[in-house]
Amino acid sequence: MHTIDVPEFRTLMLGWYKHHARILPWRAKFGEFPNPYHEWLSEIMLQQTVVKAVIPYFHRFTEIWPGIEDLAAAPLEYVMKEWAGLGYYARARNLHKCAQVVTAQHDGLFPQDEKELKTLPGIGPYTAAAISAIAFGNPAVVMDGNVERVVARLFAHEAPLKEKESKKALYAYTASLTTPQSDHHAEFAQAMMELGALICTPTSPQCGLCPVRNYCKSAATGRQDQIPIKALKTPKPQRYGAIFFIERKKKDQKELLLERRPHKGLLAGMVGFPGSLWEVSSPRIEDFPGAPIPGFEVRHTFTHFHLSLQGYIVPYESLATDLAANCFWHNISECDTIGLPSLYKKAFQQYMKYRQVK
DNA sequence: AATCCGGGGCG
DNA sequence: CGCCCAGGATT
Repeated sequence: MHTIDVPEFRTLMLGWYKHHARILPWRAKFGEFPNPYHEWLSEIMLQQTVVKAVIPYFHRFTEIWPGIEDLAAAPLEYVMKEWAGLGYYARARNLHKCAQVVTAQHDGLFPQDEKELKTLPGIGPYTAAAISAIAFGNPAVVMDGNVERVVARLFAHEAPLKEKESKKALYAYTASLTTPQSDHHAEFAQAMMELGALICTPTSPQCGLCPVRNYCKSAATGRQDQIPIKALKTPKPQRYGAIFFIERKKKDQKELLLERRPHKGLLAGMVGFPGSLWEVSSPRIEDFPGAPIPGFEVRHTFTHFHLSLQGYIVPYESLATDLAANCFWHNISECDTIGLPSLYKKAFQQYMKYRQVK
């Protein structure tokens, strides 16, 4: 490990952070105490998710559920509905579960200890350290994707980030900067992440604006664009399927059939439209009861595959099968507010458009 | 250690 | 469009 004047490094980072930190709804203003509930909620929402996407959700959640006890008392379906569109829906289940555990077993107060935090649902190594440092000012070693990149460049760590050895090395580097005897641990942890988000970006880092450029081994040799080394990505397979818009007249209104998805797997527990399985080749039209006419194509990309769905409009009268138990009718004008994940929201919009034209 | 989980912004 | 990004749970 090479030599960094840690007190000097921290002073530079804290000075930069004080002037350049973004004002965010969950961030404590200067001189104010952080709200652990807000801090936790934002950290869960920010997992694998960009700040801009989180802001409206954070406002909505804190408006509906001002305290953790309120969230704990809410029905899970309501939480899932409000989470719809944010993705990684297991986070919403864990969020709700965590709120219940903290309310019931910790008197509504988050534990300050990293190890204890890590036992809570949805809280892993990163989030435990972040809450301990940011909400409670502890010298926890906070390492997210941003910090990994920052220290990899600072110390010119050449090995690909995926390796376990890399994680350990980067953790040691971060720990070497997280000296317990210093102060402002909450601000320092956020400063490291903020630097990664604003200056030390994945592509085209703004080294000219970096407060600690003089400490950066990568910038010294002009290698900041080569570090960290990215692992090669596996190609995404294509999958195909069918999606059904099953219509029923209800007085002078029209209704669509929706289904609650199983509580495990993709889009677990979310509401969607019925359809076929998604497989490597397209399902055959004649396999469907009533042999509907295909209407339009819905494309969507998930983390690990591309999906192409054929949209079918099906009059309920022509349906030759019984409805599954997890299906229910819903007024067509209220489908956009029921809390659909993005795939189904997109599919519904295309359905509405296609229906108007037709 | 490897795999499964979404979604949106940007070039 | 394709490409890129970012943690936790599960097995």
